[in-house]
Amino acid sequence: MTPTMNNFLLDEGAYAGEAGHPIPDIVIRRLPIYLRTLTALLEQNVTSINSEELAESIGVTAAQIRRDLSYFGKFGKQGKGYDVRFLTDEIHHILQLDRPWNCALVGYGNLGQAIVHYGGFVPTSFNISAIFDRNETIGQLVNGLIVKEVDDITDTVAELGIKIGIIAVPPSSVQAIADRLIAGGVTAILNYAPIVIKAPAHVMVREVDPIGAMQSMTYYLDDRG
Amino acid sequence: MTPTMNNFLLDEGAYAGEAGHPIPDIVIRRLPIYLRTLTALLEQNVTSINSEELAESIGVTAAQIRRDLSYFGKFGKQGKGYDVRFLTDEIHHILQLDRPWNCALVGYGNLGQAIVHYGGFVPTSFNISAIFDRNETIGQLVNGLIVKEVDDITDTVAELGIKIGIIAVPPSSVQAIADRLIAGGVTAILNYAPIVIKAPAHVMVREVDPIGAMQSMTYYLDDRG
DNA sequence: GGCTGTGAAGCATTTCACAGCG
DNA sequence: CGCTGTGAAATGCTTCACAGCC
Repeated sequence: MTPTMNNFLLDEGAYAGEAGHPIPDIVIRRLPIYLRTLTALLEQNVTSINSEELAESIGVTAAQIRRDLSYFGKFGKQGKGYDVRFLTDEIHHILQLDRPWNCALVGYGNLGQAIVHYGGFVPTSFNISAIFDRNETIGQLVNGLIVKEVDDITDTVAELGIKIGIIAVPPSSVQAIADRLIAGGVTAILNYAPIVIKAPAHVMVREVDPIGAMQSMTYYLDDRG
Repeated sequence: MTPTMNNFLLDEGAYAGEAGHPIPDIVIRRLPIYLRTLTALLEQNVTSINSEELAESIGVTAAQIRRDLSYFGKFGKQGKGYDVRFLTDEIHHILQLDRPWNCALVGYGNLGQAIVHYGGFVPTSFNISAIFDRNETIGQLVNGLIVKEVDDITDTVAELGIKIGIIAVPPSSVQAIADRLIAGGVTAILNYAPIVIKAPAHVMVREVDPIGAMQSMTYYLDDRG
């Protein structure tokens, strides 16, 4: 990817898969959305769906869904559409979500606590298997894990073979935390702070940026209000 | 914008400004990032910067910064670069961040609490001026605000003239909450739930989707790990 | 007959490269 | 002389439209 493989707002770059043509990152980022809708359909016992109907529930065009999927193979049947269960499994597989992933959480303040207790992580493939913080919370028992100190990040992450780091610390410490995670072998970072992390090209960073989202929405708001 | 003016992952559409050519939404979404870097530079007492240096700190190309800014006017001086303070103020103005915005928060669980207590909102133009929830928390005093019940959303939002809603409730209630916010006059929604909200075209919706971000990063991870 | 998968066209965004101003 | 602002080129993404399979 481009310069530092950073912020998803900035890097729209593609990634050259092992073989074949490069798959646009924007396509990869849509797959989780497809997955969610498909999962919801499964729960409603919908077993089959065509691209038109799927597009309608997701809010994209049918052509886009077909094109997106075509990067990865042929998952539908002409005249029929897609088998919901099958397509769900295939996307899970493409995204490597058909296996568990251990994650390290750094920062156990309000945000970190919300992340740990957020139910949305549970039905997914992600386990928080190490928590780090400064101050009082160190030593505390959370979800069967003892909160460790920030100095242990590199060693612990390396020992546990953790590849995914979640950063929920104040902006000023973010880069230092990222450096430690990367030193321990982390190659994917979810960053909750409004800071652009500098990372080597093999490390993927995605930002969660609610304030930026709000700041960009006000552009569209009518003045009076 | 396209169909329902929804999810930022889906809608890359542009918005026709009052006059002139349409400004791509992706440009609008980069402005907050520029703003942050500029603010940090100000704090370091950097008073002037050229597009090359600015690009370096942000992680984009210099041409992109110049092009992005050119949609809104001419803010630099040839041979000199940009005055940091001036450019900061201009972008604030473009995004309408030079005035306060009242926001309604719906959902006061772990996530909602993290949002309220998140320091990052404070130095920005956003005030949470109404909080809604179900259950025990109703009536509780938070930051000088009494948590109201969800049934009050439409009326309260209309009374206070609130234009921005923040949704931090479980997925199953999201659409109903959005409908009430919109009925009360909200035209910008920040949605923390992994659900695509259906909203009329004049309502802007942005998603905060950490799980989606993680699920799309695993695509790039090496298998062994 | 209906719907997928996909060339080819159409748009949108980024980057190049340089005229021209401070 | 350096750097902005911007036409024009290049690249990337989405949509059209239809051949061909089920």
